Amino acid sequence: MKATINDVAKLAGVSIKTVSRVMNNEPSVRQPTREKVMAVVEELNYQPNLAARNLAGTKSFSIAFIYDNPNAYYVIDMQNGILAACKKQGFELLIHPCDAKADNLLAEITKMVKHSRIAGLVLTPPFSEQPEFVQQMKDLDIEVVRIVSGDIAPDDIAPCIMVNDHAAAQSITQHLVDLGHKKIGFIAGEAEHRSTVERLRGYKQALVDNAITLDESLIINGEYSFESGVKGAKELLNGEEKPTAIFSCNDEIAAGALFASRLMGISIPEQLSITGFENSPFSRQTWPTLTTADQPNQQIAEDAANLLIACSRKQKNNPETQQYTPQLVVRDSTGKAS
Amino acid sequence: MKATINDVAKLAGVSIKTVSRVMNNEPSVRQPTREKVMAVVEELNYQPNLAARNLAGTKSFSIAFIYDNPNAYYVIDMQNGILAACKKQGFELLIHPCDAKADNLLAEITKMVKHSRIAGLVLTPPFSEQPEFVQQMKDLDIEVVRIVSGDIAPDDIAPCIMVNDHAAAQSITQHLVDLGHKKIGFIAGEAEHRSTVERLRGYKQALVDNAITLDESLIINGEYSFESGVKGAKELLNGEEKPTAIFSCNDEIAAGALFASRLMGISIPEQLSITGFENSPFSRQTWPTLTTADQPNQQIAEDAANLLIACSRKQKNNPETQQYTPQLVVRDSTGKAS
DNA sequence: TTAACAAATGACAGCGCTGTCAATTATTAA
DNA sequence: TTAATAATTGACAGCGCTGTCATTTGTTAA
Repeated sequence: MKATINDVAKLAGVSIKTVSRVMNNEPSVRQPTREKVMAVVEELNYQPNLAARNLAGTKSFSIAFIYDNPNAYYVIDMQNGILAACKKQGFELLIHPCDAKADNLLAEITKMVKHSRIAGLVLTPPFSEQPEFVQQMKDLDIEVVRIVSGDIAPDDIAPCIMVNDHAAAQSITQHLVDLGHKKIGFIAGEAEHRSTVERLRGYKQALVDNAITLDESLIINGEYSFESGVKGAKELLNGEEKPTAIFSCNDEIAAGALFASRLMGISIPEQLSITGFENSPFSRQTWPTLTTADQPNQQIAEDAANLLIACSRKQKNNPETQQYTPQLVVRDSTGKAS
Repeated sequence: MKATINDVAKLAGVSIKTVSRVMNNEPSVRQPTREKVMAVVEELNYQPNLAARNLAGTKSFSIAFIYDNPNAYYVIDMQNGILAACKKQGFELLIHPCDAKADNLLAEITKMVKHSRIAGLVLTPPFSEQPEFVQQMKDLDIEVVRIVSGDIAPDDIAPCIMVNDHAAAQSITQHLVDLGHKKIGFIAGEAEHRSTVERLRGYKQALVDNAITLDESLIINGEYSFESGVKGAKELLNGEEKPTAIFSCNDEIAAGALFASRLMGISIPEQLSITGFENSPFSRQTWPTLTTADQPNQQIAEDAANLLIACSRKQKNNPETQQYTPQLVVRDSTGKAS
């Protein structure tokens, strides 16, 4: 049932050390030898014992995912993506929910790292957007891969997977403009989130592209929540310059805006168009369903984890940063300007 | 920084084996010796190395959590609870998302178990409600703790943490009756979920208790989703016997019902009361906020994990099954009958 | 062809802990 | 008090793998 390195070595007629070398992709193994070993590995369906590896070696075969995010859908998607990568690469995943604002955060992470010999960390916002934190992790000799919003890496401390919120926001806005909308409200997420900044930037860019004058009164400061969407939409719809469309910084805000509109007897999309962002299950649970931008979180997470594992193996020293641009998904919440 | 069992042994003036015994709570250690060792353990902040334990021993120090549930909030709560227990007990948690209907499910789990030496499994619905699956796990010699809906254990194959949906549903319904409601609609979740059955049973019980005749036309078959809530509420509100209150089987259904009502120009709670179930963040994101039953998922999960760990250590052979009764949380979606 | 070097492989110890079993100490009964 | 028994404790091997370093094999240049 459970083949050990010894079984493989015997069957392949080499020493266990050579098998070990093959399993770790070390360079100094002749090609025929490598193939011979791999054949036996496959035949026996051999998988190195993680506990033994961790105990004997200096390298680590675990990565961790720390999170502090109220958006459960986001967390689950990320986690499933990372898990998929780990499974394929024979890594273990440590899950660590924590409070990003706790002042013993660093001590806590440090302890975890020392205790479990973590090779690396997949960082999502807000952790990924704190340069000091990232630097501290590097100082602890932990590989880090960040998932951040933007189209250029903020620095080269650690590799980034970038989500081009700017371009996505631009194409959502363009979609609204194409439908004839000129007065487009914007309900922002938390201002300290880079995603908020980037999405706003994309929105503004689209207006400029179409020679539409920016009306600052149509931009509402908010946060990434349903309630904020309700509030923001009410504010916009009761304002002087009533918009014919609302760009919401995420699906929850959009759901809130949708709700507020219904409440005010405004029919969607006939009288008002509303867009979301993220394409969470949320966006399919509203009625009408939300036009949004599809952010493939699971895929992004899997990529990040793969990159992290590659870095920890020193297979990539200058990893090319990757970039995702969420794609427009047109559903029922947007229509021609009235 | 990292104390080993050797350091502890030397400082305590005993053999490493004795330290090992203390760390594993083995019985044959004299009390003074145990105390002496524990003192050093605390002083050095010693924590046994998991990899070494797994490698050397026959026992396992890992449990797993498998899930297949679209409700991300639920999954995250469960996971955080289990994680908390693991942390305290020095266990590792393996996370395994999977498809409950996949026909290679058993093979997949079996492989995981063989590969990672799992001591036990925390099972949530739908897994926890499939007796054959539970039995198969026991046959593989894996401890199992189930989280199930009900007030009596379905069998004694494996211990259960019970969630008394029946009593909670009864008290929600009683709350509505107390407000003067007599025509109370019921929007059910999937019929194959035990929670649905139990909640319906509690609803019916409350009606009987208050001598209110059950009107079958007020009971709508649905599923645990927002859309189902919208649909169910419309059906009820367009029906012959228009209810003055709606009991929804969970918060998402309730949110849907709320939405439908607004859509139909029915104001909540003035003209119609609506209740949810679970007290998920969802129930605070609606407007008005939902009266619901607080199901402390995180706590339940932590208990389940603790029980599992105790069982795997054979500290409990006949563990007393535990029970939770979700408590009524009154918010703004319920009011006096009109 | 051979010395001089580089590349490939293997022998062996040991990571930190637990299982086995033997040695020691405490306890009881006679 | 002493033998017999039970309760504690310790010595030691070894879990499955990797790091170190010695050995073997292949390659190059003279």
